[in-house]
Amino acid sequence: MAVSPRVPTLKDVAELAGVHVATASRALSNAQSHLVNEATREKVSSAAAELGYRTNALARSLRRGASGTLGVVVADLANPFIVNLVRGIEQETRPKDLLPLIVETRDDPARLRSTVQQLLYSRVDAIILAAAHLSDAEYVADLAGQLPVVLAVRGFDEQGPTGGSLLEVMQDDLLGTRAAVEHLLHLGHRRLAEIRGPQTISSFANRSRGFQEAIAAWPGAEDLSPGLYAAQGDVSEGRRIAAELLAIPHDSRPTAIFAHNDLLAVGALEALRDAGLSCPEDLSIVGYNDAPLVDHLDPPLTTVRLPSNEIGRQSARLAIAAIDGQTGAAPTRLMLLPEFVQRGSTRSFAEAA
Amino acid sequence: MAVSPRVPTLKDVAELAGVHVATASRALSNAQSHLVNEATREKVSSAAAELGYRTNALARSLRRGASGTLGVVVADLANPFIVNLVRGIEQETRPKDLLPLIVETRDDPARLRSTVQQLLYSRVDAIILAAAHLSDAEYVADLAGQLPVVLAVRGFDEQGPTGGSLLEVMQDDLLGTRAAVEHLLHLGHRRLAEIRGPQTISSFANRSRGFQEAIAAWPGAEDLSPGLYAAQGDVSEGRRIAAELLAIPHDSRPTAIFAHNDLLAVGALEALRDAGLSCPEDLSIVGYNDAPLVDHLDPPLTTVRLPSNEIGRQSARLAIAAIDGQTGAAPTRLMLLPEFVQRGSTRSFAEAA
DNA sequence: TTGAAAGCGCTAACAA
DNA sequence: TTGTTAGCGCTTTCAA
Repeated sequence: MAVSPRVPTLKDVAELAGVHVATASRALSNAQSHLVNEATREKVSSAAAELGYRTNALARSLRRGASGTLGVVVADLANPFIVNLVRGIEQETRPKDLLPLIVETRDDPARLRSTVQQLLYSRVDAIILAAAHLSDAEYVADLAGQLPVVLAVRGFDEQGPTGGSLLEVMQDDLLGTRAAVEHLLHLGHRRLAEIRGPQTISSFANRSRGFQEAIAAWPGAEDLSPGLYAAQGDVSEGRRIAAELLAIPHDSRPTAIFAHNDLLAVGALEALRDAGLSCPEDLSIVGYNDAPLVDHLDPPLTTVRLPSNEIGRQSARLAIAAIDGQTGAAPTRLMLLPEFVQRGSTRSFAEAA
Repeated sequence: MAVSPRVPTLKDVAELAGVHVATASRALSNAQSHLVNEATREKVSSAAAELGYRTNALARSLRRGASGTLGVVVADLANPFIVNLVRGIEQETRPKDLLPLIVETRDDPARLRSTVQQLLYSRVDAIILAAAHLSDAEYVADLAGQLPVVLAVRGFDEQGPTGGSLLEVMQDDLLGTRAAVEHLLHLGHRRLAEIRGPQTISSFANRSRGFQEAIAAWPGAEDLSPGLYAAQGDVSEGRRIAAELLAIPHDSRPTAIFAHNDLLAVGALEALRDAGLSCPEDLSIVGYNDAPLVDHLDPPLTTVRLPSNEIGRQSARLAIAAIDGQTGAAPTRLMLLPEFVQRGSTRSFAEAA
């Protein structure tokens, strides 16, 4: 790196253009350049171009009292669904000159707090939180007292001290789950089980609720889920729990499994293979999320697709509206629709038997 | 959001503690708190705690002339390899109180420029660039004249006007490719082909070079690659190009394919299926990257794993060293080693025939 | 339409 | 060990 002469400031631009810094500031600002003489504005612009001037966002933010940044807290960047969410956010923030600051919690409550601190310290103008655990309700409610907070994907389900001041953009887990489970029921399956993700996360808690409700509403349907919960929503946990299920004698074993996400479903697929069984002949499996490549598995996974990009966009819109002070104008809670995706990992029970 | 009283400043803390702001500043700073009387420091700390004071990073950065942020430019957040890179970076920046600002280019040269502008405007202290195209050499060289730039994963291969001032952390594509191709050759394959990613990206250009060199060095080995290049490294392009290959009459058709990444390999798998053929019986396929779930495909994909987390860590270390002004002290170019991963998508030619 | 002046919140000489 | 002072680069009243 060559030692550069020095980064030019507005003062340099003003001097070169022969005007006061205030004038230079106005000339360069979109909102105020109309207050400036055409010719003067030209002079300033070309001076800025000549020097390679670039506004110092730090100084501008300090002076304006707004940083022009938006905190985005996600649990897991490796979750492809999250990437679409982030991109949706970015699509909305770009035209507004807002910079998303992305931090990751890895589903660790301590990291949620420390990353949020980091964002507050950076003076983000709002936060989109897609990483909440149910137990974070109080913390988040308090946070929402300090700056606008949009809860994305994961919420608190009316429980806890959420004072109604939170904005939310959710996806209907109950609906998605019902579509998946009713698909299995329509196929003739009656002995079902779910592989549950951590119940500290609203999405998984709702999927469990949706599963139970769907079973209860269907005469003759039974829930055979083991009393186990996945510690994480990953392949190895799916495998572990499915193995328990497969240990049940054939006659009373479930014929179909609803896994709370695709990785758990892939684990179930593995357990099935370990047991010398196959899908969908011996067992039907449904996942959730429609992760990349699950359509290329053997068999291609039946699953539920989330409107992740749209969740991101709507979250960003709510955040922007809140920053602009339009409290109350926008709806407080948006519920978007998931889409059931039928593929090869499910088949009718009659056929299977 | 309740209207909060006002965010407390250092002045508020100082007043409550009954000291000057400068003293409060020192007391709260790690580097200078030793200059402050134990009792005074206590007073300041508890005043800060009482008010819920949080340093304003904007003001601090402006004053210090360093933002405490590190720009991270990636091509594609959906690439799982990139997530590990980002996490590696984060592991190194966290203890240093540096905040990574992550932006995505989607492999669009215009977006590379606009996102970098965004970072410069935010006054990042350095940039880690994992999204370069070969044609960006000049632009990046110029950028490196303005602030420390670390090139990760993708470089410029000595071509172009890179004045040697750039830091680089690469992964040895030549070596990884050679391992993959020699694996195929040892299995008895002689008619090979590659499915090339966009040659404007150094990784793919090097994989192609590695492929050609490995073939050339092996007596009797032939390259049957079609004169086609994938426009993107995705499944549909892999499928398209593999279909061309499979249109060749059986006797002269390649018996093994080296795909420049896993998605291209998955596309080849699809094309094979489309043609009513199977892998590895009719064709061996190797990918690159070891993406999630490729070990669960049918067949599990033989591939090459990148040390992505380590690339991230090393990149961050170089960036931090450069920020701290340790130019020249650290090596300028690090080359890390990939790891060949043998799975089920490759088998010996004899067996196959 | 432009300039003067103040100040966002903080830190770092320098002085006491 | 603490206070004084100045100023990082910018925007925004207020006056002219």
